[in-house]
Amino acid sequence: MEIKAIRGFNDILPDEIGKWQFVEETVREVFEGFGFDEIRIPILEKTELFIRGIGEATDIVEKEMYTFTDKGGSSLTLRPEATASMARAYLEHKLFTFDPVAKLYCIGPMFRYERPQKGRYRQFYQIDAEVFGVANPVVDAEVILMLIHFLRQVGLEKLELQINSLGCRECRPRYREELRAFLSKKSFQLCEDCQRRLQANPLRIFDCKVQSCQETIVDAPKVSDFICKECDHHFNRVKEHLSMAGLEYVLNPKMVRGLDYYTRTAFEVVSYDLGAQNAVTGGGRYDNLFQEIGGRDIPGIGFAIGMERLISLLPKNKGLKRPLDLFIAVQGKDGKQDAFRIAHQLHLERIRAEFDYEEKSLKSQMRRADKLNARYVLILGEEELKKGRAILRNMANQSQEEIPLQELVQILGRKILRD
RNA sequence: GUGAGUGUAGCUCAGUCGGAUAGAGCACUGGGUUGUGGCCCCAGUGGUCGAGGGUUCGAGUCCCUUCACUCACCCCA
Repeated sequence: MEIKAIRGFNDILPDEIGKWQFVEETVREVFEGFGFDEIRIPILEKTELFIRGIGEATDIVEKEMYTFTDKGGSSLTLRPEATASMARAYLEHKLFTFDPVAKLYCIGPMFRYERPQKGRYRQFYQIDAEVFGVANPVVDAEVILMLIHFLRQVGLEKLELQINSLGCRECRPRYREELRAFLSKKSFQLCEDCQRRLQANPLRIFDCKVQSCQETIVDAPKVSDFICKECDHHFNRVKEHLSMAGLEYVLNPKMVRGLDYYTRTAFEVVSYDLGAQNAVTGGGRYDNLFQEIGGRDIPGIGFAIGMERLISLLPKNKGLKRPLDLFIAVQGKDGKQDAFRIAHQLHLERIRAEFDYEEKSLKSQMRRADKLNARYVLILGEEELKKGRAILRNMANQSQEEIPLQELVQILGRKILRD
């Protein structure tokens, strides 16, 4: 039986890798321009980190983690997200002693055991950015501005930024209880799922697609009526700064985040071209996370972009496969040695050159050059070789010229640079 | 975890009411006078019909089981 990749784990093949490289390059340019530094963190962590960081009652921790016991008996987990690890690294290496403010980003695979569907895989890549050590709402706006700028840089246009405030550990529980009390009285109107949500996380009922549930919550209490003065002030300043920068947003009071650590500012960017999994990116503030994982009280804010979702939205002209610069076609057996020698010489000059390893007819070599989208073909003919010359053919306009082999590198370098 | 749909060549798909050696297009390989790509023409390679079992004289086709993929629920990036 042929061995296949495991469910929800995908290969990224050469013809799509250009898009990935393009996105990664843009991340580095944009994020570093905003003062962020890259950090690389392990793929495995102690299970405890995620249980405490993400929250015991969340779906991720309850049923989606790849957890196993290693040979030493420790419970380890493939990271389902990056924020907890980044916070751990910041605490562990006491990065705050150099500067309390840390702006960090990270790109890599995450793992969640979910049923795969469009835009949702068991191994998926995230681009993560976090700011640790700043409680000021100005940084919330700055992070969101960087995110939107980045999305525009990669070529996404039709996007909607949604923001909300989730309140803090003082006011959110109060609101949650109020909402639960309100809905309990009408629980008979709620669907089966929402009956369950009523106990687990009543805020989620806002997301329900069942008509009767939507009708029931129309006049339910809103977060905005319950958030405390400090949270309200914080949120207003975030909105002010976004407006100041000319950024449009949609207030979505129904937006809830699935990880326990989020507080206050929450945001999402959705695209209606994505199907059911329509969030390209999501994030928010998490002022309780550090304490949950046993550190000092440090505020944080950040976001995660889903790479696969982002890439599926990329315009067609981004990250195209790099064409072959030159194909070396040979005629006769003697030419093969020369092809090998010339190709190596060009490789050292970073010119993408290819030749045929088998002895094929010239016609077949030309066909291959065409298929590989070669811009030029160098034809090593027996007669020209005797004079130390070869034919250089431009595949696009079919013109060809005889050139001295010694000048090949310079001639090619000039031509390739020109277009 | 739940539901629906789909599994036939590398890809996209035909295949009638169950009938004999399983098809097409694209792709791939070679060729279409001795040294030149794309178009066209010719030929060739390639399939345990997802897997296992059953019904039948006979199964790609019908039944059961199972696996995989896709989409949706759920959840999230």
